[in-house]
Amino acid sequence: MIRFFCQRTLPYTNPAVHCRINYRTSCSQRGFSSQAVQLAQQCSGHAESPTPDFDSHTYAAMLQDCVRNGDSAAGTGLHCEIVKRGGCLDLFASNILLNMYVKTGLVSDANKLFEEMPQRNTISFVSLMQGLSESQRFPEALDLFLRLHREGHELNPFVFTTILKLLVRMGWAEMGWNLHGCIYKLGHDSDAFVGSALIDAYTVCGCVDIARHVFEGIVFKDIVSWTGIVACYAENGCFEEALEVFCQMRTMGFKPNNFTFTSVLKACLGLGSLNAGKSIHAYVLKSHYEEDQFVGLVLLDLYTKSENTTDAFRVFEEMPKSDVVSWSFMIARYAQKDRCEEALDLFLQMRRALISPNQFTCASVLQACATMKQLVLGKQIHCHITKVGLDLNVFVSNALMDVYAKCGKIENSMELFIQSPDKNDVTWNTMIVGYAQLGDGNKALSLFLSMLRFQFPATEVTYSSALRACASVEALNVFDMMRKTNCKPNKLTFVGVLSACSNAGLLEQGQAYFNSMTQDYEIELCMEHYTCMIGLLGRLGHLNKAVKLIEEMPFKPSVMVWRALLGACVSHNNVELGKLSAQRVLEMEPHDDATHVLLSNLYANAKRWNNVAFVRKSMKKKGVKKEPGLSWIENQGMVHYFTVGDTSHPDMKLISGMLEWLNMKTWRAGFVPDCSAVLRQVENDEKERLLWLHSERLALAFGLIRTPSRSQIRIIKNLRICVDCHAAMKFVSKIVKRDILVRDMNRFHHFQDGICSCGDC
DNA sequence: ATAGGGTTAG
Repeated sequence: MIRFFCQRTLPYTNPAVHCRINYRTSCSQRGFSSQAVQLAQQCSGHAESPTPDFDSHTYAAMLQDCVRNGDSAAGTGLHCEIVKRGGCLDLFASNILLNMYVKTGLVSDANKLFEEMPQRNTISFVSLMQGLSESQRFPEALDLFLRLHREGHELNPFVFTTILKLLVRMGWAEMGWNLHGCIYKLGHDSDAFVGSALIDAYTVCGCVDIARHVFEGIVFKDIVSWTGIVACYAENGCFEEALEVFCQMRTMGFKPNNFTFTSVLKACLGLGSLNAGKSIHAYVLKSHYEEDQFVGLVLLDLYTKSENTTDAFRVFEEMPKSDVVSWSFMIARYAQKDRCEEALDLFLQMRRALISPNQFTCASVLQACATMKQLVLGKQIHCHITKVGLDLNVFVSNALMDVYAKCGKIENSMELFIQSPDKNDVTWNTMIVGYAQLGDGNKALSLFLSMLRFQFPATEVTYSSALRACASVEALNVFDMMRKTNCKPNKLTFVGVLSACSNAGLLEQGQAYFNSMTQDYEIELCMEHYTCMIGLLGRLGHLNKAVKLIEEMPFKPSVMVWRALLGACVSHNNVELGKLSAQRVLEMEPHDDATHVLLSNLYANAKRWNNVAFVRKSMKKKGVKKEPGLSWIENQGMVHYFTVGDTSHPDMKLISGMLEWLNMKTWRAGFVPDCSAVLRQVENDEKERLLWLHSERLALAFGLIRTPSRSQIRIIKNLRICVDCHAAMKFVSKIVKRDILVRDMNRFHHFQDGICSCGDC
């Protein structure tokens, strides 16, 4: 055991010493600081045993051993022993002692020692600056540089490399410019270390040409300087040049290392050249750098970006499995690519490998949870991150807010939003979009307004999401506000503007915005813009104009475009055009059940029962099945599922009674059933009866019977809510004075006192 | 003699 003889840090003292043992030749060269420790222990532990005195050089050698082994305990112990014996250290030995404190991370001790030293030289300053810089104490490090200069110590290349690195770390790389002149005048720019540090500073500033100039001026270029210039090109988008320099380097006989490979692979990634990447990968394998985590990560990036999953996994398998970064990266990629199940699976594997997730991992897994509406896993991760304090990370808390919002628990999101210590634009966006998806345009809009009131800098994305969040007319107001700022409307902004016009049926304005996109804003028209316009024209019954616009499109209309037209044809009973649109959709997606159903609805509205039967038959032939409607509701930790006409629920008698009562009450309140939702050739009475058996109404009835009064009733449906059920829910919410929330395939419907948040659109 | 340079995911 190491014994501490006195307090860890001691004042610097200066008595005389004698040397008895040449410690350096006895054990220092074997490189064991334990020898130093033993010696120190021996001397102090047994007062009666002979205690040799050492000279400054011997202490220096012992301390140097501690540095080599990173042994702070031995080093500190030795310092104590030196002081106890009244030993004296010369400048050389004190510098090593100082460096011992710096290298073992005891920067405050180093600082104290530095101040107590009777003399200092450039080396003392550089050592301490390095330590302060490593431990992020930037202002102190910078002060030290000024002091060095003021006290007239030599400005050697070591000073400049250290100060340049410090500036880059502080984010003040531009200050490198000021130093460059001084460096040049002193002739230090030919030094490989100073040159590399300069190249790095210029890389950060984006000054590629000057970096190249510095590189050319380095007299003895080594692998680090070569890597520096490759990295400079790769980081600044000059990917071809990066590869070129890399080849040049090889012809000069330099062997790339893991740093070099990382940079050159980034260049391949930037070029999008899988082939170049693969040949570098082969070189990586030949040089045995495949286990390097940095190299591995860029390779993962390269292969996952080009959808090359097999190779990506091969690389992943070769990387050290203890590395949380590679796991998180893979999980993030899957989550971004909407392969959420794989993301979650990988997360579970990672947990099994006993690797604890960090903020990156949590943010990515939560993203996957949000997409999959995995509330349960989301809550588990919430517990974990609260326990380890990751909830303070803005990315994590944003992702968590999104999970709750997407799962319909917006109050939880709001709670996190309020607690969130440093909000960014994504934080606000998440809430705004969250309320918008819930159908609560007013809350979304007021949140957006308070964001402006707090003078939180709104970005294009914020304006765009606020605009898409609220109901039509307000959206156009938001757009006006945006035009008064420096934020430039983008593609997404106009998707919001146009869909607002579409929702409100504002044809003239919609058309004006549509035209101004190319004329005034130089925004390329994309499929979504056309889809909105076709929806707008179709909604107002201008079916021919919609067709004309489709013909004018500069690219092949997507399925969405034809679906929009088909929808318009269904509501305006245009059978021929509807048939054509459905055909177009089915050419691209022959097994799309929704289109078959819409087409059959179209025929049913026109009472063309033969055609209805034909569509049904062709669905059967192709094996296309309409996804059965399913609604579910949670109560006391149990989930209750209902299908249309379902009689299997144990509470069925009560549910039927409730439905009967609702039927009567809504009828008395003036509710007129819309039988168009029943596409069967039966009498109207029968149609009305069938409507009351829809899955969402069964779930509603159950909710009214079993959930606590005044609580919100939450129903989830896998398809879109039917028109008649939507109307009925509005009446019911008023009659029973309950909040009803229906999450259907598309959006939330929040029924309150006879009104739905979706504005019936 | 002792001090110095280049790479991780939203």
